Amino acid sequence: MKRSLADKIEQYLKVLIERSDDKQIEIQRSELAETFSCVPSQVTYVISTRFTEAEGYYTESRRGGKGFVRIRRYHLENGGASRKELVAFIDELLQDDALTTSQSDLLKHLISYSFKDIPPEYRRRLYKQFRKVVLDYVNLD
Amino acid sequence: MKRSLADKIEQYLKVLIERSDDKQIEIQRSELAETFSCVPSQVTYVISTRFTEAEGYYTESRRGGKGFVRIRRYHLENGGASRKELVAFIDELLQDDALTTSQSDLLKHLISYSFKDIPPEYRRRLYKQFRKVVLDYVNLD
DNA sequence: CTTTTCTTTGACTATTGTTGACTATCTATT
DNA sequence: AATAGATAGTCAACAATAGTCAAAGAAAAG
Repeated sequence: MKRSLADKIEQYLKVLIERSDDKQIEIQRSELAETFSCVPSQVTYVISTRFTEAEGYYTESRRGGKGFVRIRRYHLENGGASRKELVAFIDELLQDDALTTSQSDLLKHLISYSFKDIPPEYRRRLYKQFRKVVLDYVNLD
Repeated sequence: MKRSLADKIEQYLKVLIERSDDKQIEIQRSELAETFSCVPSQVTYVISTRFTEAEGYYTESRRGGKGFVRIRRYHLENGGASRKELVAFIDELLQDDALTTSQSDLLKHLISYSFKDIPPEYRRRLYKQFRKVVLDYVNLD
């Protein structure tokens, strides 16, 4: 299998991301270009073609002295993440006395009104994440 | 993560502010410049780019003998677009007995861990929205 | 072989950070 | 009140990054 330079850079970055604690890395564009003996814009090319949101990554950057490019991987989840399910889950926790009424009320309020102007795919992710974080919270003791 | 001098000064000041009783500090520009071995105008640069009103800070200063720069953190009416500010806001509500400890703990947990995988522009929106929704919730009675 | 798509490169642009010379304002002293 | 000294602010030049875009080259598809 013949791999292009772009492929190699992509691989390199993905390994770094997977090995990181928080699935996130920060690189310096010109430094990476140096490592692969290519022009800096090649790095930009790789990042913009292979680390797109559709592929489960998002990036941030800063120019100027000590500038950087940060790449973060998130998990694309397709499992049932809806408001309804999340509310039902919270009710379960309430039944189990894992949450108080005042907590579950607040939670439901948040769930119902906080995600209004967030695009659906992110909203699903938030429902999912909320579930995970709440569960994590009640298991803290 | 490599941090620029400006980043370090910003961090330093923010720690001082958060540790202060009244979320407010007074510094001497040239003294701080001395601490970081840089020119005084670097301090001005940091303050004007990272302690803006948009970011939730007010600054005042006085020239001449015993001059100073005062930086004060406040809470944005429709801002609060950062985790830190939102957590501070929750703490305020706790102080005012608008929220119970169990509620604020849960909230802070949610705020800290739920938005990790959301792109920054939506994350900011979520922080703002969260603030609004929590405020709305405590005003329900 | 031709066309299309992907890769590589480099010139130019945009943004952020650092420095220093010059200016403005305040306090203390005369 | 005038003046000197001590601060802080402004601004423009320069440095250090990253981004854009289009052209040229390479690889894949037809």
